[in-house]
Amino acid sequence: MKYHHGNLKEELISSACIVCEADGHDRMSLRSIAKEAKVSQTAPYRHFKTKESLLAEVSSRGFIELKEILHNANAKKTLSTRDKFLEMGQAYIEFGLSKRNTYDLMHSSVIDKTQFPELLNSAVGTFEELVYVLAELNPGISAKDLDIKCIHHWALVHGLVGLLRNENLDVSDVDTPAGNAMGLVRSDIKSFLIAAFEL
Amino acid sequence: MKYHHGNLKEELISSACIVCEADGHDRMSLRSIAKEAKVSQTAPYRHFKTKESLLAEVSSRGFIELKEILHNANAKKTLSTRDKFLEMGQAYIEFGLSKRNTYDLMHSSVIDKTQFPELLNSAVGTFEELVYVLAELNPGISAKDLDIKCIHHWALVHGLVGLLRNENLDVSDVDTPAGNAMGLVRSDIKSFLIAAFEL
DNA sequence: TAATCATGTTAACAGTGTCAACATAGGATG
DNA sequence: CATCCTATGTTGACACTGTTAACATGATTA
Repeated sequence: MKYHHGNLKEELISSACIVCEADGHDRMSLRSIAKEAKVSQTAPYRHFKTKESLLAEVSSRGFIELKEILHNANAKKTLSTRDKFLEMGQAYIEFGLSKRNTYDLMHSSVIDKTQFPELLNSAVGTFEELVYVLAELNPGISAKDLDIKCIHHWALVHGLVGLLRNENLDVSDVDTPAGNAMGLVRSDIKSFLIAAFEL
Repeated sequence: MKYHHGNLKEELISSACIVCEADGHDRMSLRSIAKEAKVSQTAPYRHFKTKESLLAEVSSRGFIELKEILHNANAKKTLSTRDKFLEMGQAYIEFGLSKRNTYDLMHSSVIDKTQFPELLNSAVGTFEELVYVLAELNPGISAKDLDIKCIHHWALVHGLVGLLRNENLDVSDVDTPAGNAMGLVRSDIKSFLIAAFEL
């Protein structure tokens, strides 16, 4: 029985990532993940000043993972630029839908991102991945127009994730315009993106 | 000193609306709003089965207010259909930015909307307001295409709210592509909408 | 070897949502 | 009018939360 754990910080983070995605960040307790690491309930405070700072770490890893996913989609060399872009869009949305709770945390206001520079870097880095494709897709575009185009496209996929995730409207058995439309879009995300982006 | 309050349910709801917007739904405690109503900490349980159901009420009122705002924008008879649509877009975004925490709650997953039919109705009603303008703006469009167009536009403004609200990227003193673009868009939302919607 | 310091533990605090048991007021019924 | 019922309030308690203070241990370093 060793008094010192040896790798507690890393174990707490990865454990928090799992619990966050499983239960949602608001249902995650510091005590429970400390218990899971077979460590006293206050041990995490040797590595994280607050619960928020542990969540910041989880959020940061989410952004890094998302960036990698986007990067991989953009790195499929057999595809045209247009198709790589579509691939990225779909990958983004699927991340948002599958890693639902993590995505939630990443865009949650429980973390004051200005206090966690590392997290801020991760978030900005994700955005840059989008800049690269769009620049390739729109040769000769001005920097300003490129930036605005990025916002436009990011907002669209980000917003779509929000709507699709929201179970108020995508229930297909509710016969509302909204419900129907959500079902349509979800069943064929790529077609939606092609139409929306006019590609 | 009356034992019975007389109007407790309504007072709890409106108080919750205020506290929610001021502090965020996750920082709002049932006990604190009970105290504010000068009532014991368990009194709310005579009117709401859980804290979640009180929040559902708050969320529902948010959707109703948003629907009214959109309706008012659409009812400005001196404007062209195009301008009414733009007005709605801007009104939506401004609601999302000014009623930040309420907007958060409305799209939060802490409330299982399938368990609150009234809330679901409010949310769907908001969507329908968008259907009306877009139908007017695109005469002769098929029902299916109309629905998909609605998703497209709703996703865009919803996503934009999410990005603009997120303080990781809109800080103008951070000299990143994302930060710059956010500043540009925020300073002139309508121009952004015109470009994005190709109007 | 001795001292320092990072990392662990235990005990405690105030605050949370929620439930069970009890109290009261006001309206319905005889 | 008297009585009962039910809606609405209160008190007390439970298990849980984040967080701090005080103490214990073990590895590194002088």
